Amino acid sequence: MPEGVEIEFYRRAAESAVGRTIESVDTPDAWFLKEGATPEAVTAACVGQVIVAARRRGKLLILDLDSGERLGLRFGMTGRLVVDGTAAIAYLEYTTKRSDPKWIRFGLVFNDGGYLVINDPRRLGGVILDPNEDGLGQDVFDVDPATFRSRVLVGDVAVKARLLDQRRIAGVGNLICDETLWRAGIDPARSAGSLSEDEGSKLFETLREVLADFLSDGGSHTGRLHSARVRGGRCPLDGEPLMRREIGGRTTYWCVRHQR
DNA sequence: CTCGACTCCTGTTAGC
DNA sequence: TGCTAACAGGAGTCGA
Repeated sequence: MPEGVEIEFYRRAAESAVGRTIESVDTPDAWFLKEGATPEAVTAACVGQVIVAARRRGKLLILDLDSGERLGLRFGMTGRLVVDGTAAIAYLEYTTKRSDPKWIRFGLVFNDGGYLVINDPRRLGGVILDPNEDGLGQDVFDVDPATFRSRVLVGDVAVKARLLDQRRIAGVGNLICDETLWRAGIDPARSAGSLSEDEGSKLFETLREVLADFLSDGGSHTGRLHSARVRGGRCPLDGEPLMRREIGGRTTYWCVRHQR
């Protein structure tokens, strides 16, 4: 599913829209517009505008318009970005590989004939006019050790739930989270504030490493744990049957032998 | 403010 | 063969 890494790929694809003028807006699914936005309002805000930047904060992709208004794009679990006919990423976990035109939820048409489209079978994504970016924590690609420690490694909540909390740091999804905890050897159910100095540093460094690997390998499904994240899966490190339980509201796989 | 439980969405798949 | 129920997870809401 799209996590911070995938949205970064989407952002890079959206950079090709920078400098282009929006001629029209396609809103086949008004439900996909969030936080009170209407087809009329989004159309009025976009038509005639030049996209001046494509930014990302966590899993939110932001298109800045030259009017100063901003278009926020969310992709939920199954949303894909298509720019000028080319999908921003080829593979997305947990969704169909097909691409059906009826799943197009939103589109921008440029005056040069090109276009930018969100295709989202399960409709968990959305488009927001002038989204609130301040509710999101520091982006996971930029987060510094001190912020990580003060925002994530605190309290009695499971460290997994902390990592997934977008208000604390933004961009970690379920697969990045499980892979990081697995590589760092930390039990996802441990309370976030219980990690030692060394464990906290290890977790931070491992997160950076996982992000770099996923970026270079093509997405959050490329982890070493990933193929074992199934019922009956075994730890790729030591062969121990993996535990499977919901933590932080998400299905979690981990190894009780080396994650402590 | 914090935090867990619940809800939304629908294509796919396991099982009867 | 055809049906149903379970499953996937990002994110918002609600009540304690």
